Amino acid sequence: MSKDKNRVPEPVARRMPKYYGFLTEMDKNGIKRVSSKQLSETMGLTASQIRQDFNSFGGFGQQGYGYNVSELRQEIKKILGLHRSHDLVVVGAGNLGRALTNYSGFEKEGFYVRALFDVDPQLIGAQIKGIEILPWESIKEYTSNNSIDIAVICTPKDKCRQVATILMDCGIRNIWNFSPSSISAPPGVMVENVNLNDSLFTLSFRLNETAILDSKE
Amino acid sequence: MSKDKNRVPEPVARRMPKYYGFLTEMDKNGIKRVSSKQLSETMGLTASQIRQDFNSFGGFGQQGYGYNVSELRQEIKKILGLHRSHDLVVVGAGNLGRALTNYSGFEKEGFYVRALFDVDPQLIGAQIKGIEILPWESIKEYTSNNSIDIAVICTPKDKCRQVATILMDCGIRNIWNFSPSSISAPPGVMVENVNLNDSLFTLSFRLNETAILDSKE
DNA sequence: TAGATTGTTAATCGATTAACAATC
DNA sequence: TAGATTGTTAATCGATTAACAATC
Repeated sequence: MSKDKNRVPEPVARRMPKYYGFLTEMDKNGIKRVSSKQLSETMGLTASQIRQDFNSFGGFGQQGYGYNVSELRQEIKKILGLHRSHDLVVVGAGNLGRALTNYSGFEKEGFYVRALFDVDPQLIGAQIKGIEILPWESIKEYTSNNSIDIAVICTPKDKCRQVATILMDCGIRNIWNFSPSSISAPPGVMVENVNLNDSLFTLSFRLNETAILDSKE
Repeated sequence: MSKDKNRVPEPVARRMPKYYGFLTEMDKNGIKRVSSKQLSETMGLTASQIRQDFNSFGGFGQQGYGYNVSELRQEIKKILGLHRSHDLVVVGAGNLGRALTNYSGFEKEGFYVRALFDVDPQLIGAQIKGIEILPWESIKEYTSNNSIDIAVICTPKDKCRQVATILMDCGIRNIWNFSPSSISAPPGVMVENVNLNDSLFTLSFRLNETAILDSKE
């Protein structure tokens, strides 16, 4: 089992997808080379930080030249694990679960929703983009017959923990959690939380903070 | 205009909604008092950090006692600006825009979607939960007749920047951006980005990292 | 070669943690 | 009062930034 001290720091991990996005854009626009200085200007980071980040994975650049956009993009693509495809299941076929399944952006990077699960008998048997909604009771059977990399939790808040426990019991090691309830993950299980409530409330906090600060001046 | 140095640090701002969530839960369960030590155990933070966080807004506790759950919750609710209601518009009535509009969780905290906007003539005139989808061309007119606090961007990637510019032009100061493209905000405009691609890729990165680290041992 | 820009070490900054006096 | 726990200052830790030798 991997130790925590070997892990890349969280801030670096969060910037890697950003680099990938910008490099993909540049590559698409036919840009061949880029310096950390140039990248820093488009991305709003410091050149120093960018070089530090890249160097925690190895030297991808060349002194006096900079970085080859296409090469660097390929390296980061591999670092992010996007060189291989991933199989997903979505648990909870409500509004959000269906919206995520319908979104084509993930497929473009090799993330495929293979099935949805729900407890509502009305939904079972229906299809989203040709992907079937299966009864939640059959999750164990399904995962023992199909190799699944990531489970996406789109259930109501109160079902989240219980669902997570069952998923881990089914051998799922990676969870993308959209329920506004955090999951305590045992070692070896990775949880990425997307808490939309928290996100909206942070915006509201800043909005409110500005109003207070401004009124004080 | 408020200065940046007066702003609460980002990590603190991100933890406030978490506190609110846990305190709401405790309050609902009838818990009357809580110490920073107890909170630290349920939330997975240090007691010291919790006290520091609360104290950046003023002393809400009492020596020897701890914090009154309901009182503290009310204080944080105010800090987050949740004591007043917010009016929202959703731009882009696709899967995600409709899913967010349908989600009832935001209304519970006083965030109301007042209208959706889209360019697709097929969608215009339809309703989501009784909320009308209006033509994007009418955004300027709409915002001059209706006071809107937050705009939610749910358009495709390539439309995001252009939409953001128009929204700011309409006087919108707060943007909740779900498009996988970051928005450069001029001073005075607040942007909260929810980049689902980045989130999924970070999970994929950790998943891949674990595999690599484990294979090395 | 001269200029540019990396990779990397050292300095700085900011956030977290520890410690403890104040006080309920 | 004695025990508990805050509010707050000081110490530590980690991440960012600056600097510069290496080298393309």
